[in-house]
Amino acid sequence: MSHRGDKHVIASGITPSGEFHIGHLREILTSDIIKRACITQELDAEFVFFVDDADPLRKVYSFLDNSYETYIGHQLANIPPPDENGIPDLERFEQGISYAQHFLEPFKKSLQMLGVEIDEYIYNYDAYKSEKFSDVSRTACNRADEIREIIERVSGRELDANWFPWNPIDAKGCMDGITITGWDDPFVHWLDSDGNAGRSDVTKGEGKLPWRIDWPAKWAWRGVTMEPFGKDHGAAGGSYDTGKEIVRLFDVEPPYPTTYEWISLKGAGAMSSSTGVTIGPLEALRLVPPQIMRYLITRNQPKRHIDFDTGNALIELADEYQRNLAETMRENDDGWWGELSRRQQKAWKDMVSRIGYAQINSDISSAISGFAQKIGNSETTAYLDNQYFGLSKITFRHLALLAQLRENDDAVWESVRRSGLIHEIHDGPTENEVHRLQLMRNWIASPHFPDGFRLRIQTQISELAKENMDPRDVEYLRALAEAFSDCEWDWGAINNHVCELAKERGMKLRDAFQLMYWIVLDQDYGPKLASILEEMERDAVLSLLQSAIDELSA
RNA sequence: GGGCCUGUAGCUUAGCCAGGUAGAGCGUCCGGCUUUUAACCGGAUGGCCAAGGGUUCGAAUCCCUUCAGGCCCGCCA
Repeated sequence: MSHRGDKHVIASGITPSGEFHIGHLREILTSDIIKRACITQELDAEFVFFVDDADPLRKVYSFLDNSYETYIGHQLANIPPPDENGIPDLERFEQGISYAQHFLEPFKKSLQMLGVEIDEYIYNYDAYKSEKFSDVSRTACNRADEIREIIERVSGRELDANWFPWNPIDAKGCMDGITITGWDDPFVHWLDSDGNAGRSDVTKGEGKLPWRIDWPAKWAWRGVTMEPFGKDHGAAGGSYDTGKEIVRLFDVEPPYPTTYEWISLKGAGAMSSSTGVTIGPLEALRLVPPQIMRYLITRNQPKRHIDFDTGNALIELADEYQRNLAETMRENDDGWWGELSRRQQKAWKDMVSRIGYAQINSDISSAISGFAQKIGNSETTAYLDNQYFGLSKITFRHLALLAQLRENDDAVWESVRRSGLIHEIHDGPTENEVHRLQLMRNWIASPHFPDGFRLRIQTQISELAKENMDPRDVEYLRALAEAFSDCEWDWGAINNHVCELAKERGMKLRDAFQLMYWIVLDQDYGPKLASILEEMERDAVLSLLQSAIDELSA
């Protein structure tokens, strides 16, 4: 992009016709990342977000009440927001909240949480009204024949004889069913669906340009040099292809394109796409820190399809982020860098760059990506402060277990401290870690949390235990039950008995623990056994042991 | 019918634009930590780069064909 000059305008545009989802996030984050990359290259870059609230409501979506029927064809900035039942909320509308704003506001909030810095929000409806599109609109209407030729040739479809590059609104504010009857600069004359004649001044925003012209008009007006867009626009004959020719009628070069793939939702129980349930950015940010959502985008190339999965894969993604973040902090004091092959060096730099752009704070982004450039060229030691970058030794995987095991937050940190995972540099959890625990608790409480990670504490002898227990284990279990019946019910005592009694009998600890995991969790292995038992009622443990003993004695 | 994107180890993928011995992570397996086992550390396993053909001294990378998946060409953002 640097070949195209030092100043860049990166644009994104979204129609606020309904709930925003993480697919929209990809569009915005892609722009955000490009902007940051420009700045790292010392190019001047700004990010403008076009809110397409001049578009009409296309249909009554499933989340809307049928009463929205009357608003079909009306501009989104001009119709009331739905209430929680999908019914038009006239009260809020009177307070100035439109349909478009209703959906946009929460999205803006999530962008803020994600550290996306948008230099300017452009509300299309207002832009037309305030005559920002006057010149391009008149040009378009005056050169309607050329535009028609471009669209017909490039997209290969024939336009209606009455087609005209302006969608006027009728007296009721509707855009549908209007027939253009003439053009008399700057007025478009028309007949509405009831046969009423009227005219619209295209310089006053009485209507809008149709999408295929509206888009290049935005480029021309705002000087857009770069814009990522969904693969639908990017297809041959699609709106980018027509747009890049139309924009030349306005004497402007088209922006540099980047197409990105869709994000789909991987089916996980109730979250399958077939139920029509999508996950919104705010909802996702209640499960994982914002860096993880950014990392989801940065680790995948735009052209790759992403299957977003709020279960297992998200935990793995989060841990991968953490691992790589830690790797980023590596110091080049033992010459490891020089031992890497060239490919490995490049892979490492790419990885660091992806971690860099996943950061919320753009200064940290630059610091990390700058580091990626420098490594290997010079001494790079004592590079950063772990706390500052939110590094933690506690994996999400591990935190998921602790959060289930300990209802009390302090008990979680106590356990972490005992296992030495809280880093030496601080005594307690960092702010970042406290936040992560809160998110993890949200996640566990939600239907998105993967079943495979849920602890399934048994109340009676499990099938796995039945299949695998050895008759010789019964003596050990009896001894354990006896010891448990009157020992201190804490982590140390429990652990001590499990180990001591096993050693006395010459059992391998590994086998003893596995036996207990079969009985307690119906699994081959699990998290710290004593931690689980400690959280269980003593009687529950004893009764479980008894049922195992009964099974073996039978 | 026309066109675009994707297809690399069990899984997720880097590398492709500017050809030069296929890089990771997860998983799996083994070893260590002998009071642990979704933790941590070390090691290993694993790819005829979708298929076929061509160009080249040399192709995952360039060209052609085929197959598979996704998408667009319906004023629809």
